[in-house]
Amino acid sequence: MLQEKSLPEGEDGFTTAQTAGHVEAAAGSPAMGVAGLSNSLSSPQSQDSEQTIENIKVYLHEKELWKKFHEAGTEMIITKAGRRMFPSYKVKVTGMNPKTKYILLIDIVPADDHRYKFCDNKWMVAGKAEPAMPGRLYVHPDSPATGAHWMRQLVSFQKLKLTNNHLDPFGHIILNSMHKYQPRLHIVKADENNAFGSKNTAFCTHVFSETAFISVTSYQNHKITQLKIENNPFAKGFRGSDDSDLRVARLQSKEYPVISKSIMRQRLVSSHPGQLPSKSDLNALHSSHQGLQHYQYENGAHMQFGAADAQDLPLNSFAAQRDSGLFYHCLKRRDDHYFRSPPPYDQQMLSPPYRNEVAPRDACMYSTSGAEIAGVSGVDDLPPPPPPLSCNMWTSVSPYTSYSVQTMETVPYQPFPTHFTTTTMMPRLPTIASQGSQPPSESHFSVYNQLSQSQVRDRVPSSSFQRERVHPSLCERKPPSPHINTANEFLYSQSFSLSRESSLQYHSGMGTVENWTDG
DNA sequence: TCACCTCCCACATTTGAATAGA
DNA sequence: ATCTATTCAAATGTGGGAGGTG
Repeated sequence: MLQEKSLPEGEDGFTTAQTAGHVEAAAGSPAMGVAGLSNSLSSPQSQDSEQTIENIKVYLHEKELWKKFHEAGTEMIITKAGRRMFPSYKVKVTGMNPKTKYILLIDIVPADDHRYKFCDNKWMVAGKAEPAMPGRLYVHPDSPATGAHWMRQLVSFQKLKLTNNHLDPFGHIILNSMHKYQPRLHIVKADENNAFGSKNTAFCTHVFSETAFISVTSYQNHKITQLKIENNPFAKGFRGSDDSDLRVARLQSKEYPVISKSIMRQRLVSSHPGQLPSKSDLNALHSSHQGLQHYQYENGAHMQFGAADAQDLPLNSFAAQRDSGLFYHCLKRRDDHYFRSPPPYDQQMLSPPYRNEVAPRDACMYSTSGAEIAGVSGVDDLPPPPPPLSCNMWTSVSPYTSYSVQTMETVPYQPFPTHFTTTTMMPRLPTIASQGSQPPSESHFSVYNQLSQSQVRDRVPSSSFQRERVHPSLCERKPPSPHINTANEFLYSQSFSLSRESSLQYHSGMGTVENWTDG
């Protein structure tokens, strides 16, 4: 159970991402047109219910904290073993049908095709991005659950972990360091009566621009470091032992980041060997710190999405273009035997080494790997899927439309435009053309449960664990709890997978597009 | 030389089992 | 016997920093 135990008082602490036609700018965010987010489609299902998926509202918890980070240029540590996000992604959901089942999941998509570097206290473009990692989804471990369940409490994705290990066996979301990413929340209607995967299946996507971040292996911006130390309970050990330095820092927090004692010690010892830092030293340190950055907010980002026909979707974002695994849901009936299936579910989930594990209810990951994903026809080597296979397009929503592909060396960090939401039905697509040559990934469609580090370490020789990359096949996956099994099986049975979106569609939405190749 | 990454560390919180008390 | 509160240790999550790598 990852949900928070208490609901927040009121909704003050939340940023709202609303469904079609109700998109609002986040309070405090620069004015912008979150344009084109509306989706006038109404699901046939929804006509039977007053609470349609379009009515779902999502509020970002700890909006103010996210904004603090966002304004400084959020960085998220990624490690080989996986690192949690902080602030963690928590939302309050309203407007669901209490009896309908929903699946909540998160993906993290590239924001642009840049690699960044932190130079002169600013994030600058440092070149072209690395090829996208295999797309993975973090499905909330409670999924699927009723609307009443989701609305009862905060929905927390705090156990989501980020890694830079391309062969990550834990199911963590794989990212490239020094790249910019945007998390997205998807809510999929999963009512059994709704025949998920049918043309009636509805879902919506919620994006909070303030949750965008740059992935790093160590913090670059001292202000971010201090915000983490200040706000993350686990980092309390890096706070000053008394309140004085924090208090001093807080007094100046508008202009100067908080300097922890450890940092102060480190800096002052080098400049004043043998001397204890004085208060004036501290103040001088604060005064001389130049960690603050001023980012330009881009207004007028233009969003268009949510068309009934996926082929009409204007894929006007870089993320939409390059997001290798996240734009199509290829849905099939369980008994579609010709489905280009991933390894059988029982092979994935019940390989001998971990059959005996009693899995806590934990998050599961879905690895999506581009063109070769179930039923998605790659342009080069894959035959078109048989007609009964329905490949549905994941709504191509993206907050990154304001990014043009730039090659200049001095592109400032640009926070995303404010959050937006889209809802749509999952349209059917006969085939999906894949763009570029995505290198084969570790699996067609892998279902992971997150394993703790120790769990894997226990099963993998420590030497290999510590010194070598652990191949997924060597790493046991514990069987999911019955509840997770249900979710997994549900998703799996419905071929809930994602794939590359069509470059043509992207091109149709953008005036100028660089060909994106992963090579 | 430099930017970036990996590993290990100390310190803190979180979690869950064991125990005590009502 | 059951429930609740408390205690404690293990697991887990942090950023820092030394050293490695390309």
